[in-house]
Amino acid sequence: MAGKLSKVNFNDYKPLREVIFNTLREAIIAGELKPGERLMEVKLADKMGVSRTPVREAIRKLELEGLVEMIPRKGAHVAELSVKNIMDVLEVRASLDGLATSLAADRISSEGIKDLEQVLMQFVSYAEKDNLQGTIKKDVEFHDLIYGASGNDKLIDITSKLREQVHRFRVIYLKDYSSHKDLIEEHKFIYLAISKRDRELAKEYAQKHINKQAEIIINALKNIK
Amino acid sequence: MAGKLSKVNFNDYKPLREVIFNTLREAIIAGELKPGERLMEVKLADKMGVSRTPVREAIRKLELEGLVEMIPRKGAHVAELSVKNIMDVLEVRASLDGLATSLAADRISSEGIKDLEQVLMQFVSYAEKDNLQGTIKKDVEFHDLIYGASGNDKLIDITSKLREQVHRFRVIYLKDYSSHKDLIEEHKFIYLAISKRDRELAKEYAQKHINKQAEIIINALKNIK
DNA sequence: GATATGTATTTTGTATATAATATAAAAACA
DNA sequence: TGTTTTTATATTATATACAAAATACATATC
Repeated sequence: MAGKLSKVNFNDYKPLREVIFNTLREAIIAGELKPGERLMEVKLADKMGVSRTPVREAIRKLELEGLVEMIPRKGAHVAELSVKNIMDVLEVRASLDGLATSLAADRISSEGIKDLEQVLMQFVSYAEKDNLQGTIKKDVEFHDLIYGASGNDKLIDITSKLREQVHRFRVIYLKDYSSHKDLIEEHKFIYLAISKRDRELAKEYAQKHINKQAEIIINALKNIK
Repeated sequence: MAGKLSKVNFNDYKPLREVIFNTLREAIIAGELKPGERLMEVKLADKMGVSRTPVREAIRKLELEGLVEMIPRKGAHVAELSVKNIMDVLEVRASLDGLATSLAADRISSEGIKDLEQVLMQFVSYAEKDNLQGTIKKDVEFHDLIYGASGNDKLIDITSKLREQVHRFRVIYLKDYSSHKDLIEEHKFIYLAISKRDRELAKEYAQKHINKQAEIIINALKNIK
């Protein structure tokens, strides 16, 4: 058999609505589509070279995700981002990150701890080199490992959506993803608490970590005004 | 001006997709559409006398809600309900109900407390008369008041979806919404903690309330087997 | 000039048509 | 008989078409 032809990977198939959903989602999170901006079906469909149908379906999904708001018969627009809004999200996130981290302390495997340590080290390394993209990536990985170790699928689902919204806010309003010095310390503490399997401590550190973010955002907003 | 004409309420207008979404959602929660049951677009569309389009959109929304699972190009089916699944939900709910209740203790108005007391009394009254429908209704109202008093819109949104899923599980597997005697006591304790504005106590009682439900479900499942 | 009123245009809502894929049944073959 | 291949059917995915409503703009009226 000819070795040139690689097997078609059917798992690569993504419905158009998924592709468009992700495209729009990333555009919104990256701030390319700004809060309040109208999303018109034909326009988007033309721009992306597809029909209205998959665009409509993608917009519906974005609505449920909280990134888009719809008014019947009027249309869809990118969801506004108020400070109240993001504070609400962070309030919930503090609670759920606390839960996830304490569950992780209970349930993580020893390999899991090793993985976590490694990602932490990479995170520290990037942060010290002021490699922003790398730092963000490892930050996300670090928390994903913790969520995953919680063993609670519902929790994983909800927290990842919440994080997305915080990320969007930061990108739009804070611009610089200020790699606060304390961030490294906070991650280390969380890691240590988990590796010691200290549930309560893990929860405490995780919640402080989120509350700190809320503070940073509040301060950053004060400086803007 | 003639007094005969009442103002047309434009808010009454609901797109078909909304109507169908709610219809299907209620059918799933009520257990009329059983876990694993296939949802075929033409069939549903015919049965409801509409075209496939709004049905598709409704199904997409249900997927995001976690009530339906979709496999691309194969179709949609009512989401399965595993015990692990519902335990995950309850684990998250315990945390978020704790948060909501402690926030409510902080932020509720004095009128809010009065409303809560009244609903509690109605709840107790229905429960003592073994009026199941009334009890459930007041149960939901009681918790809605607390969520509302938390002042956190994100929290309200997430908790109501979680409650829906628990409710669905109960309807399908437990049949009788066993109005456990302790339930009345638990509600009273929660109310008292809130009215005393005791944040920590409120959180504790709220979490215990949910954990109790988890226990009840586990025990009920044991008896079935 | 301000306020209606009518008309054209845009945009969403819903229905239908066509294409691609999956499933099930029938036929061919070993 | 059991297994593969073919064919038919059912079903989803996407595109298009048409209807209904919202918006914008022009025109008329006072």
